Order: sequence, then structure tokens, then C-alpha cells
Amino acid sequence: MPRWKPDAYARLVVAAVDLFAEHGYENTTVIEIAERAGLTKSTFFRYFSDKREVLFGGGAVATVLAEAIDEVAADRSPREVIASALDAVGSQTFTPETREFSARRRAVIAASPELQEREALKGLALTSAMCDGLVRRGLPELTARIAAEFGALAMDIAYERWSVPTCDEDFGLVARQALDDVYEASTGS
Amino acid sequence: MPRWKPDAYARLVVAAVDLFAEHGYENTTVIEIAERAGLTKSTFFRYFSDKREVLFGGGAVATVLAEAIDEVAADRSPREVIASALDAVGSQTFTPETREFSARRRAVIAASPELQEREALKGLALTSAMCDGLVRRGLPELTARIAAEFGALAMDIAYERWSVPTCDEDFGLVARQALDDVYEASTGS
Amino acid sequence: MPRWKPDAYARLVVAAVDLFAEHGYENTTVIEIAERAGLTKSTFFRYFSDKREVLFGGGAVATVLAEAIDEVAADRSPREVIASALDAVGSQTFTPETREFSARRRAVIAASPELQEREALKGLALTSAMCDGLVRRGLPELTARIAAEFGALAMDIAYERWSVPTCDEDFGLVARQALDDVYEASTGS
Amino acid sequence: MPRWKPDAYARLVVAAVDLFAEHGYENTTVIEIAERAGLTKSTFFRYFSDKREVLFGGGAVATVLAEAIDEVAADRSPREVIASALDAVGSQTFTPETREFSARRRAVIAASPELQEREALKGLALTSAMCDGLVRRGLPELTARIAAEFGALAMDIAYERWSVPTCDEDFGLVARQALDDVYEASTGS
DNA sequence: ACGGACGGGACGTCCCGTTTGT
DNA sequence: ACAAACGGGACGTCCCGTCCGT
Repeated sequence: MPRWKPDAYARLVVAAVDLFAEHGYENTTVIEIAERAGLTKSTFFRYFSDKREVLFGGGAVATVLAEAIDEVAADRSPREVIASALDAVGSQTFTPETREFSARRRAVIAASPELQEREALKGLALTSAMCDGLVRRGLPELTARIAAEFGALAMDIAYERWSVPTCDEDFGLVARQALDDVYEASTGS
Repeated sequence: MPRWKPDAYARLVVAAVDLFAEHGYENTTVIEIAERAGLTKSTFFRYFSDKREVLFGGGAVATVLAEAIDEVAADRSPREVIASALDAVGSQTFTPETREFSARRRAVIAASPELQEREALKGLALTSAMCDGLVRRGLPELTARIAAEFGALAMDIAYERWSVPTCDEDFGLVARQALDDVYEASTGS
Repeated sequence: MPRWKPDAYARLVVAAVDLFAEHGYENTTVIEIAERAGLTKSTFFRYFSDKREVLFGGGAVATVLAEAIDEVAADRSPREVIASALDAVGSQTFTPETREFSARRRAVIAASPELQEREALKGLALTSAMCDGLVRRGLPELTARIAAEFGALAMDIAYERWSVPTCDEDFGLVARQALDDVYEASTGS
Repeated sequence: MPRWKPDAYARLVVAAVDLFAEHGYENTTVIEIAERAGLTKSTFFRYFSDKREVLFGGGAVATVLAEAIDEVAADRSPREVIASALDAVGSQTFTPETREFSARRRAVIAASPELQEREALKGLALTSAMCDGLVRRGLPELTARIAAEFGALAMDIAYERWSVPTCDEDFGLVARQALDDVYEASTGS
């Protein structure tokens, strides 16, 4: 995600979530989204490769994860690396002001299998991003893979917990807690 | 030997549920359903007004309810009328041999908001059928309405309980139990 | 080509040639063609795989050639076979009432390189159809190939000669004359 | 081309003709032209009002004609004025080093009706430029018009003759010869 | 002056649902 | 009654040409 999203991008996303929530994903056309954003279909497809993609911000989270992992001190454990990466997501992507939007986005995705499928694919990309980052740090493939899977699971849980209106904590804290839960559960089994 | 197999309706329904379960509702075309049933798209639309309708059997349940209500002795309470109507559904529509199919149908609907919407509409139709039947018996509008709502609720619950493979009771029994639960809950509140 | 061209097909072709002649190929949209034919874009694309194809009737000529070749008596020379095939084209495809249309079609194609390219491809298909037909008769590959090339050349020449308004002979006669010219030129060299 | 044109201009023209010759006019995009010239699409459109215009050098020839006509001594006949103007075109625009380019440009235009249309318009502009120049010299409208038409015709013929690789004469000479031919033909009729 | 964002619109695909013809 | 033809409309792609901000 570029530091400065063009305004059009955000307008399109907001318009899309609004309309999806109102009329459902299937009953909303790209043209309607674009028009509500004061733009045209052309511009929509310049920003998003297809209609679903408007809800799955262009791999931005994967980039944040990768960069955050590369910046962690070399002597840290995989778990600490992942925790830092989740912190970065909390400070750069899932900021408090996006919480409400995230809740609505979650609801829209939950209502559409087509979107859930895309969400699952995006989840795999996040796991890969974390795994690759850990491999770049010299970790064995398998160790990296498991840590990444734990991180992805924690992120899922945290996203679910964090994106409810009553939650008032930063995503980073919620995610660290979720990561702890995951690790605890893994040892307890 | 008839020129066409008589089972076109059933073959279409089975083919549809199979394909919906395999590839999802959105990713299944009417042509695919018809071909798996050995028919053509046109025939599909002769039997079903649209693609969704293949899962919502032509209002048969509403008819069963209405007729059953009309046959109950006049001195029975609304609750007993409804219970009898549910029995009729169990003996005429949700028979044991349709249980497995119902389970798959439920799963398909649960996976698609578009189908859930239709299901909700069908639920309203069932409520209306019961309410109208009770009104025909001379019940006050409001009484009929509430009894019908309770009946619809019980039917929902029963359908959910009954359409799991481990359940081996008749729908009628399950529905009566659910109706009891509903009434009990209503008094307890 | 079905024996009974649907009316829509012919209407689309006529509308297309009219509009191409009036406004040029590039400046004519598929929707305009369809509307002038009293149809819609959908129907257009059901008949023609793309916009250009409206001028290149679905391989009909190739089929006519192939079938005609298969029906010629076995003891005929390649040249006589080809001549008979050209006769068939004259009686089934390039009939007198299509002459005027052919002239306009030629003019439209001559005005657009994009269309000329497609015409060239269709020409290759015709050569192949004749060559394959001759091979089916047991001719050696090379012999068949050369006879087919001569036939295609004759057909080109004949089409050019025949599709001028002042020509009042059947295509078959014109084509036979052209074939004679080609063979004469080939021996004279 | 006048030397004061920025280099970008010439690079764009060369890139365009190359690509048009390789892939055809229709199959070449402005972006491809700009990229081959090391520029962007925006720059292309700053120099050329549209894609076709890249082959029709900005009316430079009309300007050359007009200026040349104005510089001819007042006592010269229309025919001599036109001849001098054609000389100017030969020394300022159609110089020997542009001969090869002109040949390729001609081939490209010959392959596209869309370009031929533009070429025809440009031809009219040249006729107008010459006619206006002659009128400024005090000639009657009709006389000017006819002399200009002869000049334009001679220029067309000369361009065709000159832009073949085997021609090694200056455009001016070729054009004067063509003008003579035109006048001779006009008297002979 | 320059690039990138934007508008506009055609093309071709897909698929649901309706109508027509036999 | 049945199949095929037809209508309608969304999606996604492509590319020309414009315009604004710097």
C-alpha cells in the first residue's frame, strides 16, 4: 500500500462496502460503485483487477508484514518476529479509525461465499509473506512455515476480535494476545 | 414406454443440489443442471421459475399445511392444530427418505445469501399459510398470527434438528418437540 | 450452414454490409448492426464469433467444396473435380441474386486491412478444404495441394470477375473459365 | 522536418512508422509508439492531436507552400509560382534523406482507409494553401483554384514517383516534370 | 512542460430468463 | 410440450484522447 492512497481508491472502497451492505454483493454493479464514488467503471478497474478485489486491498497487508519482518533484530525468535509484524499491521493498516470499516467489511464477506473464497486466497498470501520473511532471516523452511501458520491464525482471530465496535484496544495488542492464545493452545494439545 | 422419463422434476432437483454442493451455487449454471439431468435449459425453466426455485419446491409445504389445518376437528386449540399440521408435513414432505437430501439442501442454502433470502420469503409464505388456515377456523387475526409464528419457528428449529444424519426420528415428532420448546420458552419469558 | 438460414442471420449480414459501406468498418459498432437488423448484440455474437466474421459466412463455402468433391465420380481428374466443386459453389453459394451483395462485400473488405487479413485466412481454409477432399480421393499430397492451389486461385479470379454488375454469367461458368486460364498459364510458363 | 522540432517529435514519427509497418496501424497502440520513442503517451498527444496525425506532419508542407508562393516575383505566371512552391517543398520537406521514410509512410497509409481519409484531407489543405497564396497575388479565384489543383495533382504524382527507392532525383525536379505532364495532359484534352 | 489520473466507449463473454415456433 | 432463438445486462479488457496538478 503506497503511503498516500489516491483519494479515488478510498472513495471506491467506501462506496463498495456501503452498497454491498445495502443491497448485497451480487446485486451491486461495478458501475454503481463507481458512480457513488464519483468515478467511472474504467477507474474502478484501474484500481482493482476485479469486483471482489475492492474488498481486499491489493496485498497491502502482505507488504507490511514482509517489511516489518525484515526490520526485526536478528536475534529475535520467530514468535517475536511474528508478534512485531502483527504490531506493524496494527499501526499501519488496522488502525483504530479503520475499525468500523473493518466490521462492515467482515459482515459483507461473511454474507458471500464468493468473497470468502477470495478471502481464503488472501490468507494464503499472508502466510506466504510471513513464511518468506522468516526464511530470509535464515530459519529452516519448516520452522518458518509453522511460525507463519501460527501468525496467520492469530491474525484471523485478532481480526475477528478487534473488528467489533465494543473493542477499544489497538489491533497490535489484540493480535499479540491472540498469538499467545495460539501458542498456548498448541502447547496444551 | 413414455418418450420422456417421468422424473424430470426430481432429476433436476437432485442434479442441482449435487452441483451446488460441488461447485457452489454461483458457479453452477442452469445448463449444467439440465445436462446432468439429461434435459435442456428450457425444461428446467418450465418446472422452475428461476434458478433458485429448484431448491424451494413449488410451495408444496404451504399447501400441505393449509390442507392439514382444514382437516383438524373444530374443537382443537390453535396449538394442537399447528401440531397436526406439522405432523402432516412430516408424513407428506419431510419423509425419512428425504432427510439426507434436506441436509445437503440446507448446507447449500447456508452457503449463499441469495438463497437465504429466498428461504426467508418461503418462511413468510408458510407463516401466512398457517395463519390463513387458522383464520378460516374462526380464530381472531391476532391469535392466528401468533400461533402461526410459533408454528413457523418450531418448523425452522425442527428442520434444523431433523436434517442432521444422526437424527433418526420422524419429522413430526421432532416438530412437536420443537413446538413444545417454543411454547415453553414463550411462557418462561 | 443449415439449409434454412435463420432470417436473423441474413438480416445481420445485410445490415452489416450496409453500415460498413456507409460509415466504414471501424466506425460501425456491433450494436448498430444488431439494431438495424432489429436484433441485439447478444444475437449478433451468437451467430458470429466476432465483428469481422459477419462478412465471412461461417465456413459455408468450405463445406460446399468438400461435399461437392466427395460426390464426383472416382475416375475424374483433379482438374475436373475442382471444376465440379466450383460449379457447386456457383449453384449453392454465389448465386445470381447474391451477386450485388458480393460486390458490396468486396468493396467493404477492400477498404479495410483488418478484413483483408481475415479474407486471406478464409482463403487458406478453402485451399485446405479442396486439398483434403482430393487427398480423400487417394491423390498424392503434392498433387492434391497443387490442384487445390489452382482451384483457389481460379476462385479468387472468378469472384473478382463475377462480382461486377456488368457480368451476367453464372459463377460456375466464370469459375471454369478462370480455371482454364490458370491451367493454361501454368503450362505456358 | 524543420530542424527546430524537438528530437522527441522525430523519434515519435520514426517509432510510429516502424510499428505501423510491423504490426499494422490498427494493431499499434499509442503507448507502444511512445515507449519505443522513450516517451510517454502524454507526450505523444502533446505533439500530435491524435494517432493518425503522427503521419501527417502538422501542416508543415502547407506552410512551406504558402511562404514559397509569397516570395515569388510578382510577374510570374501561376504555373511558375506553383513550380517554385514545389521546389521549396523539395528543398525543405521532401529532402533526399527523407525519401526512404516517405516510402514506408506511403505503404502504411496505403494499407489503411482511415489513414487514406486523413491523407485526402491533408491534400485538400495543400490545395487551399496554394490557392490562397495565388489569390493573395491578385489572381482571380477560378484561375487560382485551377492552378492550385494542378499543383496538388502534380505533387501527388511526384510524391509517388519520388518515394520509390530507385528514384535518385530531387523532389523538386520530379515535381516540375510532373507539373509539365499535368499541363500537357490538360492541353491535350 | 510533463506525467499520471480520468472519462468514454467498443468489444467479446457469460448466463439468466422469455418468447416463438413447431 | 418441447427446443431453439432471442433479449437483457453485468463483467472485464482495451485503448484513444483529455485534463489537471506540479
